[in-house]
Amino acid sequence: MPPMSKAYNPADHESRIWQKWIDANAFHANPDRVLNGEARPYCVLIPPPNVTAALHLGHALNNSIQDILVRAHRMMGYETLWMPGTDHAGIATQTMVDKRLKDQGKDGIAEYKRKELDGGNGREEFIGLVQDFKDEFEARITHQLQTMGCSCDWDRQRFTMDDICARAVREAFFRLFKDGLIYRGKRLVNWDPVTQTALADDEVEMEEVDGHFYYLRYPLVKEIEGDPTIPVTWGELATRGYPEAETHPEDEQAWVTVATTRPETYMGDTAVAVNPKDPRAGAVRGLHVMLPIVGRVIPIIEDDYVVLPVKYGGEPGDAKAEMSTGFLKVTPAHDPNDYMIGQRHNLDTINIMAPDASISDQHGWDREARGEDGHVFIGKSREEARKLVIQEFNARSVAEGSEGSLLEKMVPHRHSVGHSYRSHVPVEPYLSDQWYCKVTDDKLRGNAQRALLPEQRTEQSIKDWPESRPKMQTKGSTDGTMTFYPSRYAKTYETWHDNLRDWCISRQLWWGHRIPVWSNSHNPGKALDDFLQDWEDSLGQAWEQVEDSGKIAATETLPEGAIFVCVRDEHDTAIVSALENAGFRRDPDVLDTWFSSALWPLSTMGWPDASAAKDSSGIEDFESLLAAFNPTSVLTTAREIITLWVSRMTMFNRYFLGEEHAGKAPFKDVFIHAMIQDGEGRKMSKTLGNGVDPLDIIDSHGADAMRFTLCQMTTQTQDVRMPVELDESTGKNTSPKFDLGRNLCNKLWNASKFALGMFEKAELKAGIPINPEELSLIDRWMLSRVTHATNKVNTALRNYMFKDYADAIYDLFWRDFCDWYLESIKPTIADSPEQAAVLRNVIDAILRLMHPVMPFITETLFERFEPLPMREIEGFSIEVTQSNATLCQSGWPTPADELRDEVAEEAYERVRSLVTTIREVRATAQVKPKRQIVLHAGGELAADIARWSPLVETLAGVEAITADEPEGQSASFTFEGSEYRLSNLADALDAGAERDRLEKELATLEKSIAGINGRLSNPGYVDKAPAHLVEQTRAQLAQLEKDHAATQAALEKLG
RNA sequence: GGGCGAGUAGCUCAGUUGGCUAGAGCGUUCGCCUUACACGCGAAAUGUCGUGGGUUCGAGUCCCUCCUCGCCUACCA
Repeated sequence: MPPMSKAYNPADHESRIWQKWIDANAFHANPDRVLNGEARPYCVLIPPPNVTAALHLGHALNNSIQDILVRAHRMMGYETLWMPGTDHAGIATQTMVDKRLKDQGKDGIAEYKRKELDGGNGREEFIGLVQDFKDEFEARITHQLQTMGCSCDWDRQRFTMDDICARAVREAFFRLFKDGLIYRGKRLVNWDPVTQTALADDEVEMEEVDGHFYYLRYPLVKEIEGDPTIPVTWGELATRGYPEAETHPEDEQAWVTVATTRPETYMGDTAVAVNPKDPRAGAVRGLHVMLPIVGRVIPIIEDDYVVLPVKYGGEPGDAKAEMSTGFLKVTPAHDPNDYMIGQRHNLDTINIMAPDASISDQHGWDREARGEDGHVFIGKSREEARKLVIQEFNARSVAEGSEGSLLEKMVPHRHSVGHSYRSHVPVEPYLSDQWYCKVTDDKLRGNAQRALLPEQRTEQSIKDWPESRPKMQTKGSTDGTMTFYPSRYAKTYETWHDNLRDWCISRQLWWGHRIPVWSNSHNPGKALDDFLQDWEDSLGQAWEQVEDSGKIAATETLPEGAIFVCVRDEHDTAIVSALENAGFRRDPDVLDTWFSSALWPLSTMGWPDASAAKDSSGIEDFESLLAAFNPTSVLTTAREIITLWVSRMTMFNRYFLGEEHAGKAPFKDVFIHAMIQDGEGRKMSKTLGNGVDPLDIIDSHGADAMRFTLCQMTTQTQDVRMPVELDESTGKNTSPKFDLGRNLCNKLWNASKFALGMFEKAELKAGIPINPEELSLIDRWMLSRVTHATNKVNTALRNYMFKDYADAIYDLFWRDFCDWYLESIKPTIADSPEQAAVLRNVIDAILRLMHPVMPFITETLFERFEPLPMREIEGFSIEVTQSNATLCQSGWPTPADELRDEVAEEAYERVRSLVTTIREVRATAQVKPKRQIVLHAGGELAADIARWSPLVETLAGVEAITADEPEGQSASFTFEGSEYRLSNLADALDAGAERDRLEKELATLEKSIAGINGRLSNPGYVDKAPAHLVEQTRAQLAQLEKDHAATQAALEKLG
């Protein structure tokens, strides 16, 4: 092997080591070993990254964490599967490709939509482009993960739209459809007018927006002799008992004022509502209002949904009561609450917008509803229409000649508005037909709730969703097995389900899993029976027969008599062509991306047809995967995914794997990691330019350094901050935090180099096992520290405490091993084969403990150490789990508890304390580092020091230890309550500095003594505190007083 | 409005069930190229633990009040 470089240079090793792992097939999981009982399973599913962009630092953190868990368990002997893959990310990817085309000066998807409308295959062509885009980014993401060292089972990599995943989607859709858990509904959806698709509730982001309350006046009218437009005057209102009507001119037309933030929807109003308890309600009962400009007359209705204004009994402090007028404009087609009012009162629903949210008379707002003057708004965008409505209202008054404008006032108002998480424009509540998944059904939502560990559930939730079959009674129950880390996220999960609404799963996109439903709804002229007859004729089989065979399922829910047919098998061309021959058409929409993501634990494992998955992938053991690895061990993900993804995977896994009872949750644990923010606590984002690219960090610091730093930052809080700096030399963002990891790697490299150098002097030999009790103090101490650290590491990993893991190995390696052990053994190791054996064993254990987080450097070093003979130390041996050819397949340290040596730790603690004290004296007395000094120690210490002397001499720069009194000048220090002296510190000592040092020490001691005295003189403490604590305090006081006396004596001697 | 998290050294963060003089890394100061490492070694300085109360012999830790920041969630009258 070539000599080791002076500093660790990651780029020299990382790609070679990666290739070594791949060649060794080290990351391949063998499910049959699990099924045969040879090994316990450990499985992690990667949260599939979107193929829309390269991975960012958050991904780096998430995947580092997963790799740490996976590598540790692989070394521990678990059969370990980390399943990689990517997500097709419907809207996001389609938008990216559209944008790319436009950036190239083309028309984007619009061009392909035209082609499709003209009978061409625009849809297919566009999907081809998206496919290319996906291939590009999938390759990039894969490369990034591999560069980071992620030990995924790369042969099994999946994509949410590949054949195997597609089969799962098809089957899942079919079963839910057949079971009545997927249905078609016409209702207001969250509509993204830019991408022109429906969105699920959780794809809508609330953003604060500066808007206004607009107060609009609607003139009151009534019907006389068939003319519904006769003005109602204030005088008439006064007669009817309308409060304060008399404050207006008697003969002028009266109005009601509505408050709105969205005046542009007023053309779609179909009523004005008032609370029946409102004192004005009776006066306006039976009256109508006439919508200005469009001239349409709409009724005034009464509904107690309307909030009373404070003036008329509304709750002061309630924002709505404060702002409202008591009259509510009702626009059922453009507001969810109004839609419900509309349903209650049988109101018309007038949609005034095109799918791009421009005002249109082609989608429900016809000429009749529009009136003569409404045309001015047509074609305007939402924003333009708002301005125009306000302008028009402002320019007019209720009736010609009356005072004041139709726009009574405008009040600035900041409120949050739903925006598309993809296009970032406000979503439009839009009436349309969509497919819904009935997640509120107990079989889905209820079982998701019941999946939680009972200790993490709230009482209310257990009451609302009791365990279907309490474990005590039924063995088969799989409730209560999923645990969140940190536990507080269980609450987020529960609350999400509490407020759940049915999930809109159709998207008006091209990139995605196309909905496998054919219908005749586009052809209402043809009778249903004729459709069915044609279909039977074409297929040559009776409908009932095919349905009973499970190949199709159908619903007939709509009043129009349309029938929706779901075809189970994508390859069932006979059925499909029969449907199409009969005049059925396939639904043009695709499924929400999360529908396929929700199936990830199933689809990646070959569900529903593992033998088909085997055939299409060529992976022989596909059929064993599901049984071996579902449920998986842990899902590692970010906060915002709890709702979007965790819940849905849980619902689907339990539903589809259920038989008599609900199936198992897809994972035992869910770990939610912190979110990385920049130094100012902001999200990292492209627009802010504060993002850090993991590959840049790997270039500058190495993959291990990045991984260690991220691991070390991963505390149990919800955010962590990473100060971002621009590296002037490269023009790239970086962070000084990563120096921590780089420095650690370099230290590890050099300590290893040093150890290897020692092994050239001290011969390593195999031999009979060493009894640790016969080892020297420092060796026993080091073995004890390794044992201690191993326990800490195991506990930390078990509880997903990644910072604790990082700190444990850092302290073990740097503080214990480098600072003390290596320094201590320098003078003795050359002559002690036993000590050399200990060093060999200890460094081996350290490399293993560090490997999960720093795989490249530890594997590189392992290559150098592995060939060296390793003499066994009793209780310290490591069982190889797969092969010693690579560290990552080798074993994990399992030191016996007996190696925890309290006596050695205590004794060495005294050595360290003495050494530190002497170093302090040296530093304050400005002793040159190379100068060897003399320690004068008699009495009790002398005996101990005799045993420790090589340690003290080496570590404290002492050339001799003597019981004699110093002859010339000397400095004094106190140790364990006695005074000792150091001499030969310098050619001439500075007595003043010596006095200062002693006086300062005296002051510190006095302060401590005063504090402890105070505590002991408090009778409450002595009486009530535990006896051992009081005893401890007394001992401490005694020690301090001895120290004080000794220091005092030294000071007096100084004269 | 509801929920959650954070506020500890100049910066980034630890601090498990209350109990030795509140810790680490970075940064700062001083001294060192001590035969692995200057990406290093030795030493030092730096804290009213957000505010104000309470419980307790004892509070960074438990309870209450308030302030600041962040996230999630519900509100587009």
